[in-house]
Amino acid sequence: MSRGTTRGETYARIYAQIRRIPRGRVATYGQIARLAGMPSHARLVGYALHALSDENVPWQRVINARGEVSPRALPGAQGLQRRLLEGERVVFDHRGRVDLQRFRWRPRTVESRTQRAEDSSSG
DNA sequence: CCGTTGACCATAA
DNA sequence: CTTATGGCCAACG
Repeated sequence: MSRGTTRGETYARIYAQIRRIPRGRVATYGQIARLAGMPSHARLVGYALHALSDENVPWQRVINARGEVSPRALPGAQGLQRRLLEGERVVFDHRGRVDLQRFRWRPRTVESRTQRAEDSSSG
């Protein structure tokens, strides 16, 4: 045990977060990494998804920080991902981008309560 | 144990 | 908008 990680534990951890993404929402690689407790390891999320096979993971809901479906080696994979998302009511621009402000998954966190919405709003 | 591969992100110029 | 750079880890042969 050179490392405290069991084989596949890290990936499983990432998959677990992706499974939390509700239908019709998307998350970024960095976001998943953060939720999995590995900030700055956005790439690792991509690696985990690359290694994905028969897991019951909604991989299509993970896109890059630009709101685009990340380019992949396999042709057609991007189109597939897009179609799967559109099937969930996710809308793409004419540029092939998703409005993250609108479709980004925002898990409720006890720490994130309040924040904005406090100020502004004349009411 | 080493080298290679791989679906990223933020910042600077 | 593009180009370049630093960050950083797991799985496989």
